[in-house]
Amino acid sequence: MSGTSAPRLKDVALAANVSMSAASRILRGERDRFGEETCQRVLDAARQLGWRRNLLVNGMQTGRTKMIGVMIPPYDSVWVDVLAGLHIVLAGADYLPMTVWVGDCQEMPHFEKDDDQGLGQISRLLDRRVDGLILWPSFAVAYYEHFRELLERRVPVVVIDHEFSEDQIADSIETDEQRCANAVAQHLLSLGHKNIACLSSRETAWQAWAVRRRQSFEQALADHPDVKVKSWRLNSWGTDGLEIAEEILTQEPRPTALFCVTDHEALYIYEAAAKFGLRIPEDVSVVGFADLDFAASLRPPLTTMRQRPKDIGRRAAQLILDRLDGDFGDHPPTTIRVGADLIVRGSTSQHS
Amino acid sequence: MSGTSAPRLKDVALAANVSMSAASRILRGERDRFGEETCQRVLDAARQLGWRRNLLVNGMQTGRTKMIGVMIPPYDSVWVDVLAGLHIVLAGADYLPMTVWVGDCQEMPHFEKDDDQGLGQISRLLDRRVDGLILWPSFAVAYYEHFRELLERRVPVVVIDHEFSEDQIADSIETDEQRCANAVAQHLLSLGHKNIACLSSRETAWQAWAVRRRQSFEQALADHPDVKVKSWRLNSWGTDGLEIAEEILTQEPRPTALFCVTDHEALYIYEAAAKFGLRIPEDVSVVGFADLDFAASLRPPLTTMRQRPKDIGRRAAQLILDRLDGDFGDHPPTTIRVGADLIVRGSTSQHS
DNA sequence: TGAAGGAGTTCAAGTAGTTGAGCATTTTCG
DNA sequence: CGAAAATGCTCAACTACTTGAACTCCTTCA
Repeated sequence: MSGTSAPRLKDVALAANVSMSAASRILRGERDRFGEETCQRVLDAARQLGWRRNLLVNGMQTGRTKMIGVMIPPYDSVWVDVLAGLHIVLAGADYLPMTVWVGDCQEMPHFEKDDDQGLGQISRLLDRRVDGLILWPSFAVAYYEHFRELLERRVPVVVIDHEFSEDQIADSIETDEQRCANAVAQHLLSLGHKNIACLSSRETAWQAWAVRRRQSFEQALADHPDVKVKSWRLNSWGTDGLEIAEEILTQEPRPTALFCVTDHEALYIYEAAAKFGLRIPEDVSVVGFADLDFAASLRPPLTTMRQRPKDIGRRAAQLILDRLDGDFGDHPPTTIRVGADLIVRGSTSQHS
Repeated sequence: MSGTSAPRLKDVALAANVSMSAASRILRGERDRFGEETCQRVLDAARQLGWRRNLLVNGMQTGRTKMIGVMIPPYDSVWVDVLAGLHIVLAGADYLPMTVWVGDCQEMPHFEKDDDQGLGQISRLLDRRVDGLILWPSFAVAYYEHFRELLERRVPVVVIDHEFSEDQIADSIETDEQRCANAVAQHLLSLGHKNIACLSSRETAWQAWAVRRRQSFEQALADHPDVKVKSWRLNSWGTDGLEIAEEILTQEPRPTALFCVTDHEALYIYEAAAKFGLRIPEDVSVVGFADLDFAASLRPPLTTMRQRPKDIGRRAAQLILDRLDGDFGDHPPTTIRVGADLIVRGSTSQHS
């Protein structure tokens, strides 16, 4: 506990009896310019003192900190996978993500008024001079101006699951809602269902994907005049899931199939069905979305769209790295839409 | 897209027609030393240019980067909460966590041989000069030496859910396994169960808590000679959950109650029970651990110990901050044990 | 013998600020 | 009226390194 702080290059140079510049050069690999014996001396001294390069200094000098800011909501297991994907690619390129959370992390409802907090978090990241930014924010318009400023300063921005209300100013990556909705619709149609319900989530600003998912689903069935679709959604606090599930299951006539915009909502249906003694899938087929960690373990196991969150993370990271490498130069903003896979399990069956 | 990089203090000073030192002092709040008009000029210039303080420089000069390294495994929803807890406290003190993951994030089995990778990740954090380190690692002995070096350099280390094999050299925070095991045991005893099984997880080095949890449970029942306890555990790849669950449920006589060291294992029991037509809790009571996001939604809802991951995160962060503030000075390493709450739901009942 | 060339190493000026000490003015007070 | 004190601001050194340019030897060759 003597309080010896981290060794400096100066110490190494002194120990090896060379100038700082020599030490610096040798430790950075510019070895052929120096005598073999000198190199050995410096390397040994560095090892013995436990010297480590200081990326802060590097960051200051080159303007590259090798850190990517990441802003996400504290949400379900999907986000863990997105982060994992990001991390793999970034770490592979010797970058590190700096993750901040929006929302007070305690109370989801607070999200709505967190525009300022979100900007505050971005500031924290920028103060640390991150090289790029990956965001899944509750996008107030205030953000856009920030984006522009960042892009002007050549700090690339990638947004996940966000639809730009004005013209697209940053790269974007999202689940291909249309293709997913089609897949679900196709599945249910092929099973002969004609009376279908859709249970959406809280459709708040920070859950804009819920809206898109529901609408895509409605649209996918719009061409089939013989199929009836009715949508429902949770209240803005997300507290009435069970009630709505019960309401859906007591409709006359009762829908024979149900699409839930996430597996979370499917849970309510399972619960309500159990309460009414309805059997899944015999009485009602249920399709979820996301394939959250519990989906396969439900009784019956839930048919659901498995997103590719790791893939989303990986590609978001790659998008940023490409921009940073300049491979991407000044290309206009791209949108990448990532597919998802329909995992058919026991919760859907032929309509008898 | 003009490529104007971030404005420097020099620019602000120039615009306000003062020296850099004046600008620096005014922007850092040392305002009373300067004329009101000068302050205004500097503040205006800074705002107009969009100047932001550069924490890299601050970090270099003061040796404090206001970043805390966090190393965690890519695991279940519990970790999201731990991170959230960490984040709340750290952000509140103007710190930011830098999170890295151990393991290749794809294949959990890889963990075992990741000692090197873990050290590599720590290096990444140290290269960025984090002020402190919070770890849930797969602790090879190699780490210990690293710790010592860090502590010597006054970089505080806090470990989560780790039992030191040598003497405790860093602060530690963990779930109070003994109290939890007692609570579960007490619950099952009070329901009249006398033949109890315990299903542990993969008991690998990086899941040392599983061992402690199982042992604590066995111990909690050791004083009751009329109660029979038998333990089982998954193989080291964690692939035989269902088989073992089936094995347990076909014992003669069949245990009337089952404690699973996490809710994940409870899922196997549910599945096996469904297969054999056994009813929960009438034929067998089941207790889980962790209260993962799906626990309440199972049929029947799972009785489980709800950990306080957010609390663990919060306290780990506070521990680090205390050390950094010197409030903690050179106190010897502490261990904080965090309790958990028994959530009694429908999966346990009186033994008839 | 002197110039050219190369190997090995160092100088000094950056990077973006911070900060203790000090220097002009102006004001206050004896 | 002159000295001390207060006000307002700047100098220069420091943080930990990097890097283009230059400098010192020593060898080689004309």
